[in-house]
Amino acid sequence: MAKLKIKPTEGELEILQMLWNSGPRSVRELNNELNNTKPVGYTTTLKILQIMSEKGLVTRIKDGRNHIYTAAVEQKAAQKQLLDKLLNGIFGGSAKKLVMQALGNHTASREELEEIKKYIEQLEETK
Amino acid sequence: MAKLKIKPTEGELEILQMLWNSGPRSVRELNNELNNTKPVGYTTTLKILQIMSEKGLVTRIKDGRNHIYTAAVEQKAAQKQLLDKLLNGIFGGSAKKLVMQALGNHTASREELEEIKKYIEQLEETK
DNA sequence: TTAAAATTACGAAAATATTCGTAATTAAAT
DNA sequence: ATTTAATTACGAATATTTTCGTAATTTTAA
Repeated sequence: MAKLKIKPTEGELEILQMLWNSGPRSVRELNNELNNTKPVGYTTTLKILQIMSEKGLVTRIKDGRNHIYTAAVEQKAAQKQLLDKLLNGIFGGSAKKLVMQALGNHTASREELEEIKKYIEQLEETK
Repeated sequence: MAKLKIKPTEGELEILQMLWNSGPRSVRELNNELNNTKPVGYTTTLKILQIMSEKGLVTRIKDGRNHIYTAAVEQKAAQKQLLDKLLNGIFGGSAKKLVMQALGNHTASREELEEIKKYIEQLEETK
């Protein structure tokens, strides 16, 4: 996967998310999935994919008359970039504030909290 | 402060950040501060502030011939909203993944890591 | 009181993102 | 081969955001 500025728009990110979660798909499949949550025309989805292709966010191969699209950027790289932006933007660069706010929303289970604690201890060792 | 959908644009967020950090300011002051990092015309800044005012993101009062702008949304509310969006978007709703990724970027000091651990322990008690 | 300087208001141009209609192409069905 | 159905390509309309020029207003200075 190429290294590039990953700056997907709202709509592009929605599609990337689907590609990461469920693997390469045709325009038809992606459009159907999008329509589970909101009405969007087929050619709209197609157009966005064509633009993403130009930007290098996805690649595509022919399969019969279809094009099968694949994410061309790694989810982790996108996560890092968007997280950094949020961190340096509204959280003033404080990972602590961001983390506490994230955990405070009570979306992590006890098991997950334990894992995070262990991870922190690991980090402390290597510092 | 009113409760509203906080969906600032990139430029609006930049200004909110300054208002949160340094308190109410005039257009001139905000524009000067913006120009520390990038060139932007005075009327551009003014226009964005006027739009923000219409949206309810800021309030303003007259002071001589100036308008003094104040953030009308709380930083924490904006943080929560943007964090939730990132969490449910690219992190699939997993606070654990987000937190680990944030900490993995090595932007937290040992002391901060300790504080986070204590915070997690608090959370575990109340679960 | 008039002139000068600074600020705000207004509107519109430029840039970006989203949407989709229609034409062209391709593959499948008859 | 011809028709039909589906997909892709293209271009344009719409919406949003960013930008700033110019006019109107307001304050300050002379």
